[in-house]
Amino acid sequence: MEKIRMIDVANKAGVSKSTVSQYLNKRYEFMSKDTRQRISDVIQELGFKPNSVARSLKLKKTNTVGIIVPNINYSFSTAVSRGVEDYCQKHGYSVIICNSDDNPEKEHAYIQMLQMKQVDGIIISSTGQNNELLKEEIIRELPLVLLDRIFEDMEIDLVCSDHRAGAFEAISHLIKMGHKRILVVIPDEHLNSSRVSRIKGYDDALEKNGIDKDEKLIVYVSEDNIDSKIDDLFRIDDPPTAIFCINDLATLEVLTCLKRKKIKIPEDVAVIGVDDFPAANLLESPLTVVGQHTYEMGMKAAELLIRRIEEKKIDKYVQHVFPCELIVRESCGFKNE
Amino acid sequence: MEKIRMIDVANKAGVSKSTVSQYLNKRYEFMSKDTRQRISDVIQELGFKPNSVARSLKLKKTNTVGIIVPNINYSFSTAVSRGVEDYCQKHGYSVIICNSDDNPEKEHAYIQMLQMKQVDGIIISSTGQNNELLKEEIIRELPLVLLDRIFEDMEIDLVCSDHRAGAFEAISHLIKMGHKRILVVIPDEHLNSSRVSRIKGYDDALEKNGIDKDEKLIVYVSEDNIDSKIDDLFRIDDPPTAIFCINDLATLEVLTCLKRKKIKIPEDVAVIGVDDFPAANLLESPLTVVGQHTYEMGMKAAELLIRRIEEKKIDKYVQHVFPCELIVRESCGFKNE
DNA sequence: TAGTTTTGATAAATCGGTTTAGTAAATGAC
DNA sequence: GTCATTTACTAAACCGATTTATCAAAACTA
Repeated sequence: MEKIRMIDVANKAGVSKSTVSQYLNKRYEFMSKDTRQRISDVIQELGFKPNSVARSLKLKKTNTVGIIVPNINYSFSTAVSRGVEDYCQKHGYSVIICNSDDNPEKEHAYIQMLQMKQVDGIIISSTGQNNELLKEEIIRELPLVLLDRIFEDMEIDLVCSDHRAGAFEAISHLIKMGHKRILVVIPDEHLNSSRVSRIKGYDDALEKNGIDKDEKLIVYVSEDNIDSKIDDLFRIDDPPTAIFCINDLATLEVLTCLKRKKIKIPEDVAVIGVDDFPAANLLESPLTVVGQHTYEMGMKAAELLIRRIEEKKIDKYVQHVFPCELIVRESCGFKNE
Repeated sequence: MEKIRMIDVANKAGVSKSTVSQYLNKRYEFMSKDTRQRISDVIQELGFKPNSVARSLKLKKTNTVGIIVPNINYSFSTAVSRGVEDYCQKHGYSVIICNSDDNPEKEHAYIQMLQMKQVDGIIISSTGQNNELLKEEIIRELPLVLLDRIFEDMEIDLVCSDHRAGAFEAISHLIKMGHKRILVVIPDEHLNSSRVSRIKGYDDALEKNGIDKDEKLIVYVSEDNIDSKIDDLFRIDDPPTAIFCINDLATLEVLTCLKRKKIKIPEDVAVIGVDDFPAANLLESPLTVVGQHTYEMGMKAAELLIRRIEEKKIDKYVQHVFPCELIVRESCGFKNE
C-alpha cells in the first residue's frame, strides 16, 4: 500500500497540486465552492495525510521542540516535562525528550542532534558545562529557554524557582523550631545554579539568625558513601539536629539511610526535603518539603519558547521566577504554640 | 548568520555537493585522500551540520519514533519511557513523547500527528478505543509495538508483564496470611487489558483456594468518591481485611484515604499495591507491591521496534512477557513462621 | 597507437510539499 | 465592443539533502 501524496489527491480531483496545497492551508479566497468540496471529498476518500517532513523542509519549520533534562525519572523533571508537553500539544508542537544524565558530552550530542533535526527551539536544564556553546552559538540560531538554571551575565529567557527564598524559609522554619546545627546533603559533586541558590538561602538564614556556619555540615554524598558520612556526622561533639536535603535524590537517600540506622524522624533528627512527591505525606514521618510549581513551570517554559518561536522579534528576555512553597508536615517536629 | 548548507561546503572545498554527500555517508572508495581531507577541513571550519529534514525527505526515514503513554507522571510510564529513550539514543533514534490521558480522541490525534511526522515506528500503551484503527491501518504502514497491552487475535510485537501471575501471587500471599475478604480497587471506569489480567489473577487465586468471589469487593473509585466507597465497604457485615490496589494511582488514593480515616496498616487492613515506587519502602507501613521490570520493558520495546524498523521482513511477531516480582514488605502483615 | 578499464568526481533527478508569478476565462466599466 | 479587473487555477522554482547515470582523465592492455 503506497503512501498517498498530494499529487495523487490532485490528479483524482482533477486539479493541480498547487490548488490542493492552497486548500490544505485554508487559502480559500480564490477557490470555487465546487473545487473545494471535490478536494475535500478526495482527501477523505484516499485518507490523505500530508507529509510534514516535506512541509518542514520548505517552510524551515518543524513544529517540534526539544527538552533536555538531567533525568526524566526525577519527580521535578517528570512534572515539568508533562507541563511542557501539554502546552506544546495544545499549540501544535511535538516534544523530543532527551535525558542528559548531567553528562556534558551526552548533553552536547543531544544539542547537536536537535539542531540537525531542525527543531524550532530547545528547553534545557543544562549541566552547566556547555554554557559557552549555548551562549556563543545556539542562542544565536535557535530559541532557547533555560529551565531551573541561571546563566550569569546572559540575556536569555528563563524559568526557575526562587530557590534561595525557598531554602531560606525552610531553614528559618527549622531555626524557629529550635535547630541550630543543620546539615545540608547534596548528591555527588555536581553543583548547578539551583543548588548554589539553595545553599545561599541556607547561609542567609543562618546569618540572619546569628548562627555561625560550620562547613562540616555541608556534605556531598553518593549512594555508596552516605552511610559512613552520616555515621561520622552523628559521632562528632555537636551533631546536627536537622537535615536539609537539597533535592529529591538526596531526600530518598537520606530517608533510606536514617531508616536503616533506625534514627527517628523528627524525634532524633528533623528533615526537610525539596520537591513534593506524591507519597511525601504518606511517609512514616510525613515529610516537610520545599515545594515547587513544577507543572506550571513546564507550561511557562513552553509558553516562553513558543512565543519566541512565533513572534519574530521580542527584544526583552523574560526571567520568570516561581515562588517556592514550604509545605510543613511532621518531619521537622510538631510546633508547640 | 545564515545556516551552512552542503552546497556551501562544496563550494568552499572546490567540489560538487554530490562529493560532499558521499563523504558524509562514508563512501570513500572513489575519493582521493586529498579531497577527503579538504572536505573534512571545510566542514570543521564552517561548523556544518547536515539538515536531517532534507535527508529524511529523500530517504523516507526520520530516525524518530513516537511513544504514546497514558501519562508520563505514572511511575510505570516514566520508567518505561526512560528505558525507551535510552535504547533509542544508543541506536541513533530520537523519541517524541505523547500523553494520551487515556483519552481516545487525544490518542487518535497523536497517532495521526506521528504519521504525518513520518516517524519510523510507534510504541503505544493504547486506550483500547483505537484498536480498530491500529489493526486495520497503522500496523500495515508502520512498525508498532504494544506496551503493557494485549490485543486479542492480533499478530503484533508486544511487551508486557505477566499481570495475571503477579496478581495471583499477590493474592495467594494475602490468602496465606489468612485473608479471605480481599478488596480490589480500580481507578475510574477504565479497564484495559492489564487490569483485566490482574483481576483474572485475583479470581484464579480465590478459586484455587476455594474462596467464593464477592462482586461487591471489586470497586471502581475516583478521587471524589473513594472516601464514601471505602466507608460503605467497612460498614458491611463482613468487611474486607485486605486491599489489592490495581495500579499506582489507586494505591496513592487508597493510602491517603486510609490515613485520613486513621485505619492502620497492616493491623486494621493489609494492603498490596502494583508498581514499586521510590518511596514505597519509606512509607508509614512499608508497602508490599507487585513490582514490574519497567525500565527493562522500555528497553525491550524499543529493541523490538528498532529491529522491525531496520530489518525489512521479520515474519514472526515477538510477544515478550516479563515476570512480576512480589516485593514483600510490612503492609500486608508480618509473617509468623 | 588505439582501445579498454579504472579512478575520481559531477550534473541532474528526486523526495513531497509551498509559493510566486503568471495565465485564461469571466465579469465589469464606459 | 474594447479594455481593465477580478476570479480560479496552474507551472515551475524551491527547500537541502541522496543517488544514479554519466563523463573526463589517467592508467593499463595489446
